[in-house]
Amino acid sequence: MTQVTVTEHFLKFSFNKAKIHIIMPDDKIAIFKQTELFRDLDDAVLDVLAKHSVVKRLQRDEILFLASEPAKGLFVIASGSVRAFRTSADGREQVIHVERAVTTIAEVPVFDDGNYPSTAAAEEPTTLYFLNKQLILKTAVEHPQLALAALKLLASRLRRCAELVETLSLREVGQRLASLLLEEARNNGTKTERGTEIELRLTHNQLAARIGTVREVVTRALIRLQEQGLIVHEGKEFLIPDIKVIAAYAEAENSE
Amino acid sequence: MTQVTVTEHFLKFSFNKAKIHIIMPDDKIAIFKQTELFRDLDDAVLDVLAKHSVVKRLQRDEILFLASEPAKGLFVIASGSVRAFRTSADGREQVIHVERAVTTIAEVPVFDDGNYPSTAAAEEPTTLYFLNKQLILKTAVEHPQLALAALKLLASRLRRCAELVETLSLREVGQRLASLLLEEARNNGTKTERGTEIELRLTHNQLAARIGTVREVVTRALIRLQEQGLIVHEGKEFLIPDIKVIAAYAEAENSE
DNA sequence: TGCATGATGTGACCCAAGTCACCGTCACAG
DNA sequence: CTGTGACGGTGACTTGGGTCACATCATGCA
Repeated sequence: MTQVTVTEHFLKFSFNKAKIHIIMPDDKIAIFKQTELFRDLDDAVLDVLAKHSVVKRLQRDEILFLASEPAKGLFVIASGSVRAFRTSADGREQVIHVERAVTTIAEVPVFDDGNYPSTAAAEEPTTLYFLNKQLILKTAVEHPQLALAALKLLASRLRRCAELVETLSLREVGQRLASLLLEEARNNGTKTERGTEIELRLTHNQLAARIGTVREVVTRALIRLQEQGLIVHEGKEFLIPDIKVIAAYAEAENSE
Repeated sequence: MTQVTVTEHFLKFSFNKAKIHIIMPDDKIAIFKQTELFRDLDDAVLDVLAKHSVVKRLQRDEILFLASEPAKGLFVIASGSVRAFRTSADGREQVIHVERAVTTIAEVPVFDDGNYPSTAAAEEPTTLYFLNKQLILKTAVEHPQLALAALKLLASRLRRCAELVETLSLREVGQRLASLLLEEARNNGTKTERGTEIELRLTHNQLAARIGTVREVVTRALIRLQEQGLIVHEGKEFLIPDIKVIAAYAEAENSE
């Protein structure tokens, strides 16, 4: 779907060209300008980045990189979305964060010069641009806007990660699920007179990987939330009658 | 103990002065130079930072700042140590990270301009220097070394936080405890012919707060590790016969 | 049309870990 | 030398949530 948008762009810029598989730098610049990391840079600088970037396309669930694999740079997510996660020895996944187009992923190894800290895979068909880490570092030194943007980005990632630690350690499954729905409602919810509506395009398995549990437990937790009147859901459609109530539940000491 | 060192410094620099309560900027510069964040800056720049910094002393368990309290800047830990943690409604703590002198804490709100992401408290008598965030930002723009050092620091913090998420979500208590001991052994262990020895100056309650459980469970987990021959401990003294074995245990799928 | 395949729902079972209650030890202050 | 509080150890009990085994129901594709 987002894929379609890219195709449109692509056509717009290239239907007169002989080699129609090349994505034009101008197009990339437009994409880069939408990222938190690069938006403050001049077009000239973006042009350099664009020229050095390499396209990569992934199908759903295709792996972008593996945890502890040597990292050569970061990726701009032009369309689609990517989840970063860790896997236990018995195959269970814990999602660390999910990034949706347009943004960047794998900034960490660029700056601390280590391996990839987690595994990343496409959640849907996804287009990415790879950028070499030396180039990013060089640009950051020459253009403090980039360094500051990166600092801000890493800081907010760290803040969210600390929140994840808190909910995993200190809250029960029902509350963690409520937190996720709440966040979704705040970001992508549409308000109606009946409450806030959201469409969760996630399977119970995906939900489980995000809140640190397994499928069956998610199913039951959803039923419990429904019974307690915190949510109403049929299929992927969720209605949250009162955001305040579910927020209180997510924070509460005792989840009755 | 570390406190004593500071007193020595203090005396060395000030016994000829009239106002003996003032910590000399030179002394601060020497401290700042030991932090990952500031070590690459020139003395002239450090001098400006030192002159604008404010001393703060804390007793054990005294609170430095509270989660979600407005943040005005970061702290240099000159001596002692500080734990950053989150608290659940029923009072349980989950430690996010612990920082020992000499380093910095609370960088996150400097760069993303938010509130403090977690509560921080002294683990022992601690001396800190407060630095205003505008000053840090200004310095970071003017001196890319600082921005790069901050990026590196945040990146490595994020990496460790992701690891914490993984162990909390994917590993059992025994493994989490083993991970902690392992890390301690790698950092502060002394190798002998019997294995690696460490001295853990933590109560079971503190251990529990770090690995996301409660005191009694820690006691029992330690006993189990002992029974399985992974560790030998009397009191605060731990002997790890074979680091490789405990590392394997910490990663394993099934903890038999 | 029919057969995989993946998602969801559900009952039965089990266990790691949290809770509660209580004890002994030790250090330190009064 | 005694009271008080922190710390560690332990048994008994409860429970959240993970595991297993099936059943149902779409969807899609052969």
